[in-house]
Amino acid sequence: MSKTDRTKELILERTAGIFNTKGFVGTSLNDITSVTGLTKGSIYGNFKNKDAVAIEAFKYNLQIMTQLFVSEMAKKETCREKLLVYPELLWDFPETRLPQGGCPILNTAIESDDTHPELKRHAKKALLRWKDTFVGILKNGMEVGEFKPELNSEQVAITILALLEGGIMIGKLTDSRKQIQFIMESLRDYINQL
Amino acid sequence: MSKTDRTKELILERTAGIFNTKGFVGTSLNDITSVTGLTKGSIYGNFKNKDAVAIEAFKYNLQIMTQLFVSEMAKKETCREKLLVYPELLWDFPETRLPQGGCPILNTAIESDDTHPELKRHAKKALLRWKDTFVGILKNGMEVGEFKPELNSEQVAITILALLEGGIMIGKLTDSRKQIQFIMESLRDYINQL
Amino acid sequence: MSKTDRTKELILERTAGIFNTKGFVGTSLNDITSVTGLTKGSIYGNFKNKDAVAIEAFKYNLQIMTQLFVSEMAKKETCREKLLVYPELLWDFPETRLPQGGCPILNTAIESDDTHPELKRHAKKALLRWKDTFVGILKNGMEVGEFKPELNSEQVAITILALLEGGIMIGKLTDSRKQIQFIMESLRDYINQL
Amino acid sequence: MSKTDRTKELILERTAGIFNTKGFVGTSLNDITSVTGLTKGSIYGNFKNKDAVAIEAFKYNLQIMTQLFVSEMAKKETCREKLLVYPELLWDFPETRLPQGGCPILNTAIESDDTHPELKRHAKKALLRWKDTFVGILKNGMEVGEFKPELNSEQVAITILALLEGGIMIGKLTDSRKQIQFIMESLRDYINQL
DNA sequence: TATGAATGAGTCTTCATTCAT
DNA sequence: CATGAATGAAGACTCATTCAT
Repeated sequence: MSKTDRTKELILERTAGIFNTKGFVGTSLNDITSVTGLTKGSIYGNFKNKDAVAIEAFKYNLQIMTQLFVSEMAKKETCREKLLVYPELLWDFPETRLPQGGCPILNTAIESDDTHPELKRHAKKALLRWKDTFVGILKNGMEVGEFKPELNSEQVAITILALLEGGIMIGKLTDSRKQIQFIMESLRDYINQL
Repeated sequence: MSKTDRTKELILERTAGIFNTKGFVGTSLNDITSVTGLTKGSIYGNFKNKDAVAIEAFKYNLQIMTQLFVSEMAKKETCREKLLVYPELLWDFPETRLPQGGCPILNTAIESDDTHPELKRHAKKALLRWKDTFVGILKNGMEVGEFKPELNSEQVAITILALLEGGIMIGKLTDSRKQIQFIMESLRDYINQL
Repeated sequence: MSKTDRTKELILERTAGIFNTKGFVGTSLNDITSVTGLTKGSIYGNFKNKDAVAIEAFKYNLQIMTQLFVSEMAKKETCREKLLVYPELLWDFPETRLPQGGCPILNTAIESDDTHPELKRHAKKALLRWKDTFVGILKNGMEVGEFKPELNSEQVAITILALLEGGIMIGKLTDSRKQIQFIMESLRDYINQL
Repeated sequence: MSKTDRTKELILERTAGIFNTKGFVGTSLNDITSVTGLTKGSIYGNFKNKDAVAIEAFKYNLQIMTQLFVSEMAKKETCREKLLVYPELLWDFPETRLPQGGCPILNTAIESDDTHPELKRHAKKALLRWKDTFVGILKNGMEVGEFKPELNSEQVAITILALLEGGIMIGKLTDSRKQIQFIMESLRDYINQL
């Protein structure tokens, strides 16, 4: 890993949580320098501008989240079990090892929606890719007879996502385990009757 | 209506959508003055500070949304029909007559979560009140035999909310009717089997 | 006393201490309205502008101080005793019944010196009048044989003033009784050897 | 001297007189930028905030004054002569090479007294240190038999200070050499009879 | 006379970005 | 590649003052 790469990595490592917590507008260059110990010039030496840092930070956060899910799913054998990983993991939210600040897709979606097209594009792409993961699992499960054959996999996938994201939002807002656990219970039931 | 009241109303009317779109940090006093035609001094003559405007703007947006739902529910007779109003209304999102920027609870929740405790408090209160509305309808429906008697009304209520909010987020992010309609279809099914 | 007069009186009564404490620049119209319970319009109905309030407030403070000294001196018979009233009264500074904020001449002198010619003029006039009071007492004392006949009354008067004002400044700055009492002791000795 | 140091020095050099003349509240950032030719951002790059500039400016002014006195005292041999330097130097006030605006301790004391505790602390410390200088000279003079052995050096020191500060205030307020010269004459006499 | 709403210039401070070194 | 000093626009907020009512 070159020096540049290491510096970039350091910056992302340290700032990803801030962006995911305070948002793009709420995170300042001073936040970035003070948490990295670098100077502004150095940040601009490694990234074109704040936008570029934010986008890479989003990807960084996304990867943390994705890795968590992928590695947990890998431990499961059946398709249904793979899906059940999600309500299982979020059961303990916010202790779940999500990136600091929660789901980066949700956060980025809400903030950048009407204000930052480029970030929005990345969030959208990530969401659709996540959806496709679910679609893949569902189709696979249908093929092997795990799930009902008449399922609309697109619909089921996006519904699961809505419950996950809605659940995370409600969990953070209410600071209550009970609420997100109710939702995760519903999600479990939903998955089990597929 | 006094002059103060009219000016306050004007300010909220004109800025509520901006706060709900750009967020608290993203909305500047210049945004507020330029959209109202007033001076900064005048804004501060009517509100203690930007926080106060934001909070009132949140309430303003909330009321628009609440009124929409309440008035539509009032047209329905049965409890199930009242619940079905929600997937119905959001079917046409973003054409639905929600406040500009989408659901203020969702937006405020995500932004103010880790940054603005007072706004968060308001969003949380609004969400829980909304949940209680659902709980009321559900309990009523159980009493009159419309819904299965063994329902956990708290769980069902919060699950409906998660689907709604998750759906709105996904709808906005993907700019796709198809996605939110899938979710609303799932919500309809969910309500119909209660 | 007319209504105008009563309102003016109220304004001065309530704001004199603020001007004498925070200074002219440091005292805002909001300070004035909030302490009087009146509106800005009302202040401007009774005074041409902030300058006019400040000048009248200065006079108000000056009168409080003058009255204190005059009434105490009136109780004394000899000229020396009249002069000794000053170190006596300031012995207990800041408990002395000076206006809130200390000596208005000193405060106004320092602040308005290079910035507010009109206020400066008033402070200067007040100081010179005070000096003349001392000169009068000294001359009188010399005539009746209380004081040494060769005294330069102008010099003695201004020296007493310097010790008084210097003492007040040091007393306030150090928050120490000891310091001002040392100075007042020196002043007493000075007066006693005249 | 680093660039930062030079810029800081420039800022202080140019603004010290303004702070000492217009006071802390009366000196604006625009004053500072226009007299230095720098931008606001640059000021804040070199100082944490306006308070920090004011405090450093106070120290700057203090040092000018201290240096003047110290260097003049160094030219004298006896303790009495050292003390006599003060009425001598102030004899020509305001031509005396005091900082622009007069004595920073006096000015800061009066303004910050009830409004700016940190500045007050600095002024108090400076005054007490000055007093200690006098105490040192006095004790030394008593030891070598220059002054009467029964002197209360603390009292004499603070009395000299009161005459100096009172004199400066009166000199500035009356714009009259005569007044301060009377006071300095009294101070000379006072020192000569010690 | 008094109100209260409005103004516009001002306050201090932070912003993202640049560039010579 | 990194620094550190600088910029200028923008940030939220307060100022003294005015004026229709």
